[in-house]
Amino acid sequence: MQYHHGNLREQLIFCAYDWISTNGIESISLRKIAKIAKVSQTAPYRHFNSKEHMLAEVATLGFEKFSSEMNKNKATDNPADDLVKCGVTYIEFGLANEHIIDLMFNYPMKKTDFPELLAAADKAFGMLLERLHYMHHGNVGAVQLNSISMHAYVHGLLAIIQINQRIDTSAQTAFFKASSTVKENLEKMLGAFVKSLDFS
Amino acid sequence: MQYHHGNLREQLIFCAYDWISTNGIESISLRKIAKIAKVSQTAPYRHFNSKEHMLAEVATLGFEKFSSEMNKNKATDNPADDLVKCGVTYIEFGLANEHIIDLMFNYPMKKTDFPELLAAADKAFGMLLERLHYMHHGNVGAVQLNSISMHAYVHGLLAIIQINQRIDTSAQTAFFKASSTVKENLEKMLGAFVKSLDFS
DNA sequence: GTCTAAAGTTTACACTGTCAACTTTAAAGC
DNA sequence: GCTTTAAAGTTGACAGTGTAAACTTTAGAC
Repeated sequence: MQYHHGNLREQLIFCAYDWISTNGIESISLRKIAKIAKVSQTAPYRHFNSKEHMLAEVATLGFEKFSSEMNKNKATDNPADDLVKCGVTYIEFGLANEHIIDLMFNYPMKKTDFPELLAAADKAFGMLLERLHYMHHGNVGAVQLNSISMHAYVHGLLAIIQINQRIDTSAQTAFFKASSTVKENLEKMLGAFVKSLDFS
Repeated sequence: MQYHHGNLREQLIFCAYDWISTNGIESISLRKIAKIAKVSQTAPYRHFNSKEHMLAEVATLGFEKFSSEMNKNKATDNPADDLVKCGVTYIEFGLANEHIIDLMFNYPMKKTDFPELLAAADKAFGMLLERLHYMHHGNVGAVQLNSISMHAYVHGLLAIIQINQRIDTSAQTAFFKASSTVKENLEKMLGAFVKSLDFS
């Protein structure tokens, strides 16, 4: 089915993933990725319609790894604790993969053009939704509102931590400098937040 | 002091601001901005060391407008209400200026290279910090932690709303569809959040 | 063993940021 | 008022980018 390269398509996705992981999205180019995969500059066009299509696949891969981390958190009989753990996982994944998270959430692409990206993203939030459902005894309105609320808080914490890390002159940052205590602080903050969620 | 153009420097910043406002950051180029300002492609280099330096000025302008919106919220004797109002202002500004907010918070630039950008950003959070200080009777630790927490929640809500708007197939989005009720919902969510902040 | 279509290459184009070498002109010093 | 000079603007060039068109190679179906 293929001849020269084995399967160039996957190879390119992996190369791009690696490049972005270490160098960030803004410095990527199709030509560099093609060169790394030892292939001509236009070879990627046999597998992707455009750069954006390739990046969508990389983002999908990101969501798959993200999901797999998230779903390592198994449900216990304490849904509040489970939610805190999900939140910590989310933020830890983000801190360990800042450029990939950046691609996943901040890179402007018409996500509706890439349904498999959306599917991969949805899988990551299964646990969150299930636990909220359990907590709120199936009250759909509460689940909906609190899933947004929880996602927003966690996503925001990750964003603010990253922004502060990049600046590090700000007074706030001292708080996060001792990275050994970051997790502890996060658990405290998320615990208080989850406790405040409306149990109707 | 100048000859041809009046003051090209400001003109370029305004042109770039407008362009980004309507078209987003990813589609900007120095050459387009120069053309719009009716000037040769390299003229901007008499005023900015690089594209990034120009964008930093645009971001600074963004923070100034943002600050000015934020500081329209005057302190009352109810600091919790004031915080909610700040949060709503933050999110409304973000929704009305999505591309500029994107530049301000998501565009990767070495912010420490642009101290006036940092200064403009800090001004926007004066109100938030002052109100938290008042609420916590000067407990510096609580102020610090809760300023991060509050900023994270507000920033995250904005981000999640925007992500959902761009997808709009998600179940969550229905919640935000009726934009007339967005503000009401936000006030509810922020109100509950502020109430949960630790008063030590 | 031939045919075909998938997978890869070469060449080309318009666009980008930015550098070097130039021209123009506002205003300071005599 | 004339000269000088440095700030502000121009032209031309270079390497890098996404991507389209036309070409070549080769694995596998008949």
